Amino acid sequence: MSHTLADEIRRRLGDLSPAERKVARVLLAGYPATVFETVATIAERASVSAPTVLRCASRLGFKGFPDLQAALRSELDARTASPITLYENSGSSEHSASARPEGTSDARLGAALSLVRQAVSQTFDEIAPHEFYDAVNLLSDPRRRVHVAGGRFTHLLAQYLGLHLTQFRDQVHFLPDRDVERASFLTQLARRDVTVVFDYRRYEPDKTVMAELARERGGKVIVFTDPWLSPAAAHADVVLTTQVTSDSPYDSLTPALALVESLVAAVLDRIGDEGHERMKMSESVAKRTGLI
Amino acid sequence: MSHTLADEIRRRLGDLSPAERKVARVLLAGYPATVFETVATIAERASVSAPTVLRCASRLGFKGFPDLQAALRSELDARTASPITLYENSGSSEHSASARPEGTSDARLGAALSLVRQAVSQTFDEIAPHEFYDAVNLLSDPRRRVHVAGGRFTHLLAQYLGLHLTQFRDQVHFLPDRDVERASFLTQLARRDVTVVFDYRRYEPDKTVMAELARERGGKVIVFTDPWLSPAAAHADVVLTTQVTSDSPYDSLTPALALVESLVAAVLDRIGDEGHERMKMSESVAKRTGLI
DNA sequence: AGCCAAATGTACCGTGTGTTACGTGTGGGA
DNA sequence: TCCCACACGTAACACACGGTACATTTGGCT
Repeated sequence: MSHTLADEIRRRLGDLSPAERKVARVLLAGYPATVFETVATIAERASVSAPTVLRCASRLGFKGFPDLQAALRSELDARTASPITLYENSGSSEHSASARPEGTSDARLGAALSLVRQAVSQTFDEIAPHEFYDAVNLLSDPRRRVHVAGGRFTHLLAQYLGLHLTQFRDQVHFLPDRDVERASFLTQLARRDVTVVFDYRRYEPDKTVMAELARERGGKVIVFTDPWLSPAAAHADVVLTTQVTSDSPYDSLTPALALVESLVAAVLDRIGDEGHERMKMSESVAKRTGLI
Repeated sequence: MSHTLADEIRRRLGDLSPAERKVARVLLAGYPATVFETVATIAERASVSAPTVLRCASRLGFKGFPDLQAALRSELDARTASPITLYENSGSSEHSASARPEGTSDARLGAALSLVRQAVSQTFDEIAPHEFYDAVNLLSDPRRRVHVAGGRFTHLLAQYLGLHLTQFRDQVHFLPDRDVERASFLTQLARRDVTVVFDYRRYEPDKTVMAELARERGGKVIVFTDPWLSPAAAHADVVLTTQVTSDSPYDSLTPALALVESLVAAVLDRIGDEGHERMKMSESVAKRTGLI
């Protein structure tokens, strides 16, 4: 691996014929944008004929020109990382040291901090305001029942969201843990309901089914997912994407939590006084039952 | 003129129809590579028809789909930057309020973002490295059983920590929900055990009791709490304080989660190869039981 | 319920694409 | 001088691409 397409072109520049070399220079000069131009355009820029561009591509070892473009595309996105492979890549370098000097944990915290800050910032920057406010509106509508569901780790986010919503609105339901209960839960999805699904890789098929089902029943669907988009996103009315980068093999849910908290805050804001009433009420109930 | 094509798409996401929005999301998810795919391919990825992709492009103000691609191309070579720097520009260091001119819709998110960033930073800055490191050591010790417990909201953090630890070490136990089980849980606390308690205001008396009990039995106690310090902190060997400021009536647990994730990462790092073994094993078990 | 408008998919078309086959030119070796 | 291999351009082609007109469905409103 290791080599980028540009490096590869530079390396094999010597094997090319003069006219082909002109093509390669044009490609490198405008890298990576030029690669996505049409063959004819590139040919014109390099002052050669179209077939020369083709020959250049094939001599570089590509099946055709689209093949070369595809190679660059897949180089541009950095996906395909399962927790295991991440672990194997990262851990190898400085592993053996057993007794860590004091500074190390400090360094770890510092590195983690900047990663988290970056991830949270990017997440919030990339949230389309419209999506966020659609979600707020849906969750603020008292006539809609709310269902929340999450996966292996993310069910905790679902519960967190649900717990907060419960504080100031009715009809918040959690996806049960056990299969039998889940079935009856899913049959109860109705029109006007809004379903919130957390689905991060590895995506869980039942989340997609759930979203699809909720949609078919005429309900609205909100999906929290990572930048690679859960398949459930296909059936969603609102998709909220959060970054997951971290310095460990596991995805970070911190940006997701931050977004959930903002969502809760916005919903509370939106519901306003009614919500306040309910908060007070639930507090007094809690006091009388001695739960506080 | 908004700055990058991605920003422009996000901004106008609201003007798009649902199916068109799916297209936009696919474009953003694989940005910038996906934009150079063919219309048909993108349509398939977004689970819509090709014309929808076309309509999406034209509604975004482009003359045709090639026009959109051309726009991205000229954006790519405008900045000599690599695709990665396209992201990093968006939200790195100084993010004071004026960075987002978008108006009311963004105001909430913008404000929330800077609050969160502030809170996370302060939290990490104020963590004493040796406390963190002590916690890592305690949780990395395979001879110690680990017990986790949390409150009304924070039990989710406890579970999150526990779930992760379970991935690469044995003997992780969760404080049960029901009272009777709790009793027996508490009686089982033994020497050498380490108990992790999350206690944020309003502090819950049983958490303090639990910490005290664990200490008496000769175990170690780690307490996560807010800056006003839970009474349980009095019986703790390690106290990890996290900020809770937010723009809603509720405390934010985002900094706490970020710290938990860092802790998990550090423990995993510390345990090293053994943990790696266990991760692989648990993956294979999960596969065989069809849980993935 | 029933209508209307927007949204979306289906079927089809023209065109520009990448590609191939072939012809022309050029340089080096007897 | 002839020859031949190689480099390159020209021309023609198949096809898949983006684009459009129209049918169908959806969803909101009265």
